[in-house]
Amino acid sequence: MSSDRTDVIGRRRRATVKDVANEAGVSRGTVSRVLNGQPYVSDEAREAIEAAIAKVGFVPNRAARSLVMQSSQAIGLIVHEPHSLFVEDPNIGSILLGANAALSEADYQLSFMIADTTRDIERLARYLSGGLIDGVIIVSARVGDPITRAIADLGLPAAFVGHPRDIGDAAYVAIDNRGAAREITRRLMDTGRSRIGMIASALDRDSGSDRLAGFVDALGSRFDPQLVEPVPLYSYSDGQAGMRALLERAPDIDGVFASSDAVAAGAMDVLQAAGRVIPDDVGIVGFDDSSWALRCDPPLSTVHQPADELGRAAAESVLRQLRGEDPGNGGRVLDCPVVWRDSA
Amino acid sequence: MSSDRTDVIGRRRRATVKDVANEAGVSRGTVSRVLNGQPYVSDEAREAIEAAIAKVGFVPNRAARSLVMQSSQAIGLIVHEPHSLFVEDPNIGSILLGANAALSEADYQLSFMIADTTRDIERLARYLSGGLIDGVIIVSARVGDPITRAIADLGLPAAFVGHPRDIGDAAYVAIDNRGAAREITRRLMDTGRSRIGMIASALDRDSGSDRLAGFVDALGSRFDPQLVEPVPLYSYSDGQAGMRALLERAPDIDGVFASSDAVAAGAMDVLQAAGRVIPDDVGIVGFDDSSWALRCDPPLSTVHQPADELGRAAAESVLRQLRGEDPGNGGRVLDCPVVWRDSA
DNA sequence: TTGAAAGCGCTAACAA
DNA sequence: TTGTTAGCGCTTTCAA
Repeated sequence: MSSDRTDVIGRRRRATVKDVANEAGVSRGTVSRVLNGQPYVSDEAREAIEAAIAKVGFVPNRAARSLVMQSSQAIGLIVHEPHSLFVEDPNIGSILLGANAALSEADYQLSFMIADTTRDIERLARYLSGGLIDGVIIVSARVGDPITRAIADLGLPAAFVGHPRDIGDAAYVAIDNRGAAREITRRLMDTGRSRIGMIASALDRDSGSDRLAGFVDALGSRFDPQLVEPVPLYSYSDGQAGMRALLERAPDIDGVFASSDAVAAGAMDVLQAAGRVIPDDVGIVGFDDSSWALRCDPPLSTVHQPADELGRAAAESVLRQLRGEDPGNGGRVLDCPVVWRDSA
Repeated sequence: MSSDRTDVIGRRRRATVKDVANEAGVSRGTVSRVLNGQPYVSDEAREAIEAAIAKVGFVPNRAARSLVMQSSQAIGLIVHEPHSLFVEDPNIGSILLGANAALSEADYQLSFMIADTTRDIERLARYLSGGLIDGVIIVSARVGDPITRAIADLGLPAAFVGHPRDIGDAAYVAIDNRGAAREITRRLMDTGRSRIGMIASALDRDSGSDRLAGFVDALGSRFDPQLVEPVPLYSYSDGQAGMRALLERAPDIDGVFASSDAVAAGAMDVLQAAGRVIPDDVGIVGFDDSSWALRCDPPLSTVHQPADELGRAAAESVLRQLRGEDPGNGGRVLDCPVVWRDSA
């Protein structure tokens, strides 16, 4: 029955509303009222309570609050991506920052979780079901992704960044990969290139297959399947490999659409090593407008992805769903302008 | 008093232990026992409960569990870094992955949080105090960082990645920036360079000032302050700027230690644009062994940072503290080998 | 304007 | 081996 707040081993126990109430000489209910900024608290009471809070160093226990409120003021951002890809992806950082900014403004905590292994996915699913997260933003989900299923089962407010085909009518924010690919390919044509190829990454993802579709759209009847080289990832080394294959198959190639800036950088290095000068002999364009683009020599023409806006918009969607202002379905497509530099 | 689990608007309420108990015809205590794998449960009871759990789709509420257990099985990884830097940092992703792997194995959830603005810091401090996080890993803290203070005040189990001078005897995992800088500088000397300069980033951080210290160590009496150019960040553009300044001040420079690979890449481009051939005219080395290093032409000699190991070791430290196996003080320094390629 | 009391979903001590 | 009960720290009726 000790009234000082130390535990068995003499460590200071954390203060609770009860301690504050005792200290201020009021009831817990009143303390709770000032904590939540509710009306009907006298000035004296409020002042006494505020002083008591400062004195005992009270910080509300969120688990307790979450339990009673059935909400946690935290939303998760899930990246489902095996190891290496996550580290290399030029967009994830910006998406994260954009989402964080929006949530921060609404006083929500962003909790970022990576699903790397199968075990991660299970633990994550349990975690999400646990009520410690009010909603989720899902980045880079694939078709058939177990995370997607888990979230649907839970009925958690969610927004996808990107648009895998099997998310039903869930909310999503995406860019128009197909349209942008079409546009940039067209400008490649307009500058007089006649043998235009593509290094096409990640055809198992919506982003990858959409970019290819846009490429095909633009070329129309001039499309030659011989000039597209599929590669697994949006990586520099896949860019090198893809370009080598293309060069061998079509030495007269004079334009290439690389499905990412990293791929373009790899392709460019191979091209230059083979003695081609860019953009004179061959024009090359990328996708992402990441730091790779400016590192290239000549700097890369590419498609700008508003990655931070994607994160922000997804966060806002979840927030609206939480407020009940949004049924949480339907998508939003963000503009992504082509930026012309010197590589084509 | 309705016994079906639907709320006022007909939405399905989440099942609780009580629902499971009713369904299985046992008490909540028994359900709790099987949930936590405790002994003294009959096979019949266990089977009935497992069936009931599956039937009603029960998932434990973690807020409730956290409340009573005073722990949440989640640990936070905090990155305190303004915007742009976070996105560009080549190590953070790997640190995150390493930490996640270690925590995942121990069935802990990693929750990653960025502190970007002052407001973020406040919200974060409140969040951490809330009992939803059992411990933290802090990445890229600076001296005098308010986050550091908040954590110390809270007495949360913590481990730092890196070693700001003011963390007292808190646990940390770091690399020997000074030793590695010394070593790589020495090899630059051994290959016969006589006018060796340094582009020194982030002197306000331990990593930056330690690298400079190592550089000075190695050069000894041959150190010439005229040949070090301080720049704010570990970035490509600061590498360019730094190199330009150095070149102007000392056109006869024949060796440069860039404090990161990105800096080295910028420096290399400036050097080559000025007609210097690498490594013949000037040798250059970097730090990080990031993707920049291989993209340079010639590929960059650099210091390999075991970033994922840093994350893993920090996570393990926090886990040990949580188990009471470790007082949570003292540091661990990881090896970071020099990797020699062709730039020096 | 305030206090008392019930209860969020769970675990753990105690009895049976 | 099991059920009962008392909380964990908070919010929120309901009365006063």
